[in-house]
Amino acid sequence: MKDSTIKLKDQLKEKGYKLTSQRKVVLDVIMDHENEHLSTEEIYGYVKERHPEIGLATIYRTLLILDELGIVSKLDLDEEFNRYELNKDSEDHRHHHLICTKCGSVTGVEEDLLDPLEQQIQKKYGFYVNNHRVKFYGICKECSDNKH
Amino acid sequence: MKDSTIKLKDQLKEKGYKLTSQRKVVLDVIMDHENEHLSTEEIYGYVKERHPEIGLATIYRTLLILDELGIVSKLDLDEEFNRYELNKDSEDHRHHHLICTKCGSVTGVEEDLLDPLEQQIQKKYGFYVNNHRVKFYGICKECSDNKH
DNA sequence: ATTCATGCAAATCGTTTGCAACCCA
DNA sequence: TGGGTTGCAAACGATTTGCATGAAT
Repeated sequence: MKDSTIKLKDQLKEKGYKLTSQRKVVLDVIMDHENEHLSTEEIYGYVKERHPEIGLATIYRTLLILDELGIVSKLDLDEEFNRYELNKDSEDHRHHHLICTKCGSVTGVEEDLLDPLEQQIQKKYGFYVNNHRVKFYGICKECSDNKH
Repeated sequence: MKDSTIKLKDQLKEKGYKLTSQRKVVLDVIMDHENEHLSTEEIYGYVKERHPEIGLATIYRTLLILDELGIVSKLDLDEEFNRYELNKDSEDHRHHHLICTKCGSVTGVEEDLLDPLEQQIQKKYGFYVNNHRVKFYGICKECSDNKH
């Protein structure tokens, strides 16, 4: 059993969940497509290649659990459906997305310079920030290079 | 005809749209509930008080146009439906939202300290940022005051 | 008069849920 | 064995769309 599966099994057990072959495959697919921000439907497609009998509902249920366990995060990229990304242990809440309004590409970014802003918000509004979600809209490098 | 309606009429005409009583009422309702982040369904409710025959589809169609005209912005506050807020002329970069994870309140915030971050992103990734959307999650003042 | 907008109901579409059969622990 | 899990289909809920009627320019 691969490391990631063992870890998954432990995390599932903590919450009283079981390790099933479907859950294994879903996580494997997401890991094999890191940084791709797969949608539920896309995950379903890839999982079906390795486990053809799986139902869409199982994908939804599994993603809900993986999110609950903190293994993946649901992204909300202004589409009519959701996408998911693998959480890296190293990142806390310092991960933003660059969304190109021309080609639609989505890139993850590690910078985090929000601390001063959060301190200011806390001082001025008495609002204690413990997480944030930031999307930048603009034109990506490829699109501005290709515009001739 | 009130100022806001005249302005609406002009903006509609520019795009070949007509000024209808329904569109007037929708905008009036949103203006009367500034800072409340009304959902489509809530807007429907308020509009119906003043214009009982209106259909939900008209609300959806009107909000689409008001958004296109830049009069309102669709918000995405992690709910299964959308909310809208009135755009203030003074702000171009949209403001940020503080979302309390305890009571669910949503507050608009005007600070904008993202310029240095955006410059860094531009330099490092060649991505030209022209807008952003930021949500801060945490505990609002009321909730932390009331926790005893 | 022309063109666009409305109201209604039906249609979409992503997601959820009920349930009998099934499988992991 | 027993309780969580699955696949399937039906149910949901927000939003969209087709169409005949109605209103604005």
